[in-house]
Amino acid sequence: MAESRTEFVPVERQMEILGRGAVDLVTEAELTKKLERSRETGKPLTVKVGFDPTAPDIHLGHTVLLRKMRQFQDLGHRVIFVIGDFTGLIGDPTGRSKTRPALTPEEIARNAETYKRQCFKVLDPQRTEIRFNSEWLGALGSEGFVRLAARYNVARMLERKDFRTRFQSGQTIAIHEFLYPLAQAYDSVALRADVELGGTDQLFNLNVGREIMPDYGLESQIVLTTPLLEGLDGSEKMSKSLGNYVGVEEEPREIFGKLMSVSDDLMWRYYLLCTGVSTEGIERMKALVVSGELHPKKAKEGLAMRIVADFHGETAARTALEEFQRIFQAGGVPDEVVEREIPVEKGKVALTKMLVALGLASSNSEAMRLVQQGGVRLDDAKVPPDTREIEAKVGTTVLVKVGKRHFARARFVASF
RNA sequence: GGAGAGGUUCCCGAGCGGUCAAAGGGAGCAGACUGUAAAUCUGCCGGCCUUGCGCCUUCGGAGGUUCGAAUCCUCCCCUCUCCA
Repeated sequence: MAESRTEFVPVERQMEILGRGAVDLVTEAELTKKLERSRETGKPLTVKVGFDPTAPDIHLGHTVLLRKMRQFQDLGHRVIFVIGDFTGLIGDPTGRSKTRPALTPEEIARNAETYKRQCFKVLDPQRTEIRFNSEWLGALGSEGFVRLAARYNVARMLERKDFRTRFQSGQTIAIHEFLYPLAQAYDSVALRADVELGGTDQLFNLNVGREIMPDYGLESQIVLTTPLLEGLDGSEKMSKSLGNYVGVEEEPREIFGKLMSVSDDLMWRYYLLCTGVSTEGIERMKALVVSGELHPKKAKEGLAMRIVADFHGETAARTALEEFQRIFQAGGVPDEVVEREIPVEKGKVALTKMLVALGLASSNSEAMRLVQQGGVRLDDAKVPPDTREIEAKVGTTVLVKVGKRHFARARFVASF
């Protein structure tokens, strides 16, 4: 993207790219002004984004924000990736389950490494600056914190929706929870941020930064938020704890398969937020699907391919597509199947025990149910519902399939 | 400090002395169908086995009452509401 240096991309075009998919932009006029100035002076904008050091498992939901960061990078701006090691030490106060054990410096360092590895699947490593906010927040001291706290007031804090609802319903709000947005705001002061990005749930915190900066003699930062991506189920937001996520480090075939399980409706949302396909391009595809010229499944495969390619490269994406087609359209077998040894007694093997041993069922009861429901196949032959044990010859193997997508190979060995 | 409400299986949420492994929904799994791990429909959804209407473990914790308790009593822990 040689031509996309700040000096060369017209402000109007930059606004168009940066505004795509954004939820809040405070304010559009100010961003335009900053972009114009940066273009005139040749000085890139400083874009700051904060990350909590406690959850280094990056999933597709996070990449919406990372992609936005990447867009700034591609336009020649300076992106600072702030790891909230200091704010992390305070601990995220929202969860009321017990105080979180403070992370050790080693853990933070390790998490930071994981972050780097995962984020650079989207970000440009050459143009990403990584900073830890303990650097300036630690130096602030208690006096500095008091001064910082004096910049804001309780009424303003209570404007934040979750604080307000908790306050009104009589739920506890610990004092230090108020420090969280302030500390984050101070990050912007310390880094002299021009723009801060975040998920739309961060809007309040980002705006605190905006309000505090003039008190420190700085121009207010621009606040730009990205939407929260819906998870695979299409209703809840994507999160690890809900299990409806696609991790960036997952196997290509897993990512591919998970994306294929997304509903046709949700597919367009993912196209918009997780790929570089233009809004017009998406609209065109939608129209083709409606008119019957493009099969929705093809469109979904395209989506899955793009995303796998982003994280694992083109080759992996093609392999994943081929494997998916082989398994689900032709009833084939994946390239790699786990193999375990199963002891044989008197020429026989208890079917339920084998399924558990192969990791295809979590208990004998579950294995029993699977058999009864006709969900088990041995070497592609359906197992009759009342089967208890199977004949097995030591030295042979059998391919066990449960449902459409769970495979394992049993290698029969003599029981000692 | 005072007065109330509540803690149920992965989640939400019924049950309020036996017929409760516990309604309903969600998630998950399987089957059918298909265009895919979409949608829809059906079934399953604590564990164990000698698969019986069997046994064991579950309804915040510990005791108790009872032939029998998720359901009643006592104490304790935790959450929430209102008053001060």
